[in-house]
Amino acid sequence: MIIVKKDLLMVVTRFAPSPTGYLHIGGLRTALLSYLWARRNGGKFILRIEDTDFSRNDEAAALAIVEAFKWVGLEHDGVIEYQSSRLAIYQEYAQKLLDEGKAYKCYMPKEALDKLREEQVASKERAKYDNRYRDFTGTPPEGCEAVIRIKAPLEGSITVHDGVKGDVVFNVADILDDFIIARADGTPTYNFVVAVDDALMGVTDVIRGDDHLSNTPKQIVVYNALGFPLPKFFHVPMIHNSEGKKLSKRDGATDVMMYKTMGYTPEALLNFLVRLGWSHGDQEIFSMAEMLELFDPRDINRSASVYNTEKLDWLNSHYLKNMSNEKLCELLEFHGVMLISHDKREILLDAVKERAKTLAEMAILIGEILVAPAEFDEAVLKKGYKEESRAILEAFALALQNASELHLPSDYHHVMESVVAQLEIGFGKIGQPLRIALLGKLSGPGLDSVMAIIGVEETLARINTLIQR
RNA sequence: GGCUCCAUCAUCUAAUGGUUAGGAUUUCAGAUUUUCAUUCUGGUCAUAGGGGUUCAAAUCCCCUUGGAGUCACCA
Repeated sequence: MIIVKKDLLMVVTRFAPSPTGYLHIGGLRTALLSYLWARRNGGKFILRIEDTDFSRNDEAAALAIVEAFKWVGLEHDGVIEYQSSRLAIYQEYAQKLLDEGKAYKCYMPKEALDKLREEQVASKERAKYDNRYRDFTGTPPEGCEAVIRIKAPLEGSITVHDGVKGDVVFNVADILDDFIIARADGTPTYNFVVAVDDALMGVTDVIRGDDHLSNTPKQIVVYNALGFPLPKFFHVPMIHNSEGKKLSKRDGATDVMMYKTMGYTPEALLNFLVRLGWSHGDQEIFSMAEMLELFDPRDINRSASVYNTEKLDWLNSHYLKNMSNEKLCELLEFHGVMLISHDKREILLDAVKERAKTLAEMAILIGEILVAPAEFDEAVLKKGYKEESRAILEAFALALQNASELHLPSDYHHVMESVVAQLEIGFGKIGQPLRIALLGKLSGPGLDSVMAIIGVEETLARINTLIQR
């Protein structure tokens, strides 16, 4: 007898978004978790676009999802599956259920259904279909397009064995009715196609948001009717906004690609997302390799977490700090900064990489160094450009002119030291006015670095501009 | 409203039924820095409430409260 350890079987996961415009940050999280689990097990990760509702179909949306996947580095296996191109398959299975008497045509007009629902709500009953065509054998009424309803169990309970939540029991009488699997126009509905596709595509582990937990019993009804084996379910808790509600478009940046324009790195974003609802001891920093080694959906928390970008910022600056200048240079191009041919690139990036939370911030900092200040703020001058400052700057300028071989920050630092010593003043006396001259503000990178980056001539020019103001 | 889920610092989270309830972010001090940032050191801050079970409960059970999700010919 051969004993196969379950974990060694092929794992197939999927991400199945409906194409509604862009990849949502919450979607990226479930996609990431599905991806990790598939890859960790050497399995497959499928991307399936749930576009059965033609009225809400959006061609560009699928492309947007692919673009976002590409940016963060998630790769799906095989072709992208579009449900809109699989209608014949759904029809076939609906027909199968019809033939086997597990589903039936219902000729109740939509208006009548709506009216029934209204009455039920008015009398505080649960709104549900009344099964009036469940055993209908007569002649169908004229001029009336039928929907197909599945015969759901009338009593008992359905238990979802969930890898995150545990066993969740639903009482059939509370939640089910003979729900529609194909609309009057013949197109199939969500709970039907999800079950059919997951089964047909061999999905073994369904990892998705827990807003789908209450759909699961319906999908189990479909699995059972079709005789498909059930996958494992992992319903991961929602991400909430600071008000504690489900994250929505109104909560600022929910489009994944927005994070690119804001200057976050994929590494930071994925690291941030994987730590929402999951952890591994005290570890905070996870490389993709570590995530792949450690992630297990069985370790996912049961409770929702609040989306808070403070930690994302911290993670992002961490990754920025530890990034090679070459890589930084490459990423900065997206933010309009071209440094490839800049001879002081290393000094510049070293000076700036520890001071920015995002690439966008870094781009601004670089601009402030490379471009002379256009004007000087009066408040800044008042604070840092005192009466004696002009003389000090003149002395420093002179020292610079007399110095030779100025290349490295340390070279400039020596000049500053000598001037400070000569005039018998503190570093601050020269630092503040010089910083204003070079950057137009009172804070910023080390002055020696700034000067080394822009060179002697530009330094002198900027000092002169301030003095001659 | 029905059904379902959830409940540890402000936030993300640790804690075989036995820990001074740990770490990280934020924040606050101090040190470093010509400035700002970084970095380093230190501090403040939590088991929702009430009952049980147990020698022992953040942990198991029940109730309360609070929050969330979902209830379509949307997905």
